[in-house]
Amino acid sequence: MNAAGRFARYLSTNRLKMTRTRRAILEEILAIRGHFTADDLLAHFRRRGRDVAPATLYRTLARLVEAGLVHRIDMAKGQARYEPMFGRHHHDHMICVSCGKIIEFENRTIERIQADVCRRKRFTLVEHTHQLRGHCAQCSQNGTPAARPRGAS
Amino acid sequence: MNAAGRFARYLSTNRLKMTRTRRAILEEILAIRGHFTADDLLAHFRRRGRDVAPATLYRTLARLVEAGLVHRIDMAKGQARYEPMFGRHHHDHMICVSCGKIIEFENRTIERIQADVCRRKRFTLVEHTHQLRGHCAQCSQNGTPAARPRGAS
DNA sequence: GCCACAATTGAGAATGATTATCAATTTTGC
DNA sequence: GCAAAATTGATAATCATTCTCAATTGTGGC
Repeated sequence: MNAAGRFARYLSTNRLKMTRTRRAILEEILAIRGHFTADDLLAHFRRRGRDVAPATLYRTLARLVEAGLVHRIDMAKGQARYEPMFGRHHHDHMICVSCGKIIEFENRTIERIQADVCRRKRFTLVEHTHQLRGHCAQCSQNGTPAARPRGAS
Repeated sequence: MNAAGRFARYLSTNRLKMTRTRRAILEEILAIRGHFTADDLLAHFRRRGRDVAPATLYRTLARLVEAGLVHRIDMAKGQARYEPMFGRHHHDHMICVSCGKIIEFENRTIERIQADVCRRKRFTLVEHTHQLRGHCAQCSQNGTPAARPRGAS
C-alpha cells in the first residue's frame, strides 16, 4: 500500500479524519524525500500560497510519526528533523556539526548487540537513538576550524 | 588528580576562576554520585540554605562538561540529565520511559563498529549519543500499561 | 599583600521550539 | 444531508535554558 493509503488506514483505525490539510502535508513530505524541519515544510507551503498553521503541522507530524510513516530525529538543540520512512527500514544518523548534513548508516551487528544488551538487563526496548556527531568528509577536508580553546581569537 | 584538582587545572588553563560557588557546585555533584538534573541540584542547594542562581548553575555545568568531569545526557524532551564522569569511562544509557530510571551499559564491540562506520564514511567523530528507551525490568513486570491506542480509556 | 582588570554572579528578561486553548469550520457514518 | 465528533488556525502558554548587565569577586604581577 502507498503512503497515502497507509495514512488513511491509520487515521480511520483511530477514528481520525483524512482532511485536505493532512493530505497536503503528506504530499509535501513525499515530494521532499529527505530530512527536513517543521519550518522547512512551513516555508514550502508559504511559497506555494497555501498557508498551514504551525500548530496544525506539528499535530500532523505527530500523527505521521505515530503511524510509522515519518521518523523524528531529536537534535541536542534546535529544531527536530523529520524524514519520511515510507518503504525504508530503520537506520541511524551521523550529523555534521559544521554544515548540518545528515548521513545515514545502518549496521545489523550493532542492532543485534543492542538487542542482546536489552535482553541481558531484562529491558523491553521501545525505541532507540544512535547519533554520531562530528565533521563530514567535506568539512574536515576544508579545514573546518576545530572547537577553539577559550580565549583564542 | 582528584576532581577538584582537575577542575582547577581546567579553569586556570582557560583563564577562568575557581570561585566559591563553583567549588560548592562540584562538591554537591560529587556527593550526589548519580544521574541528576539541574533542578535536582538547585533543590539540594535550597534545602541547605545556600542559594545558587539557575544561570550560574547552568554556566558551571557547561564548564564541567567542557572539562570532561561531567557528562550531559540530552533527553528527547524535558530537562537534560547530568552525571559525574570522574574516574569513569564512556558508557551509554537505557532510559525507562515508565519510571525514568537510567541504566548504564557499555559495549566495546559497538564502539569499535561505530568507529569503523565513521572511517568508511570519512567522518571525524566528535561525540555520540546512544540511548535505548523502553521499560526496565521492574516496570515491565509490574504490568506498566503499554502505549495505549487512541480512544481507549 | 595590594591593585587593576578581567571574570563571575544573580536577577530578571529573552529565547525558541513546541504544545495547549478554544471558537469557528470541516468530515464522516448513518 | 445531518448531527456528532474531529480539525483548524490564531493566539497564548510552556519551560528549559541562555542572555544581559550592573554589582561583586578572584588573581597575576608587582
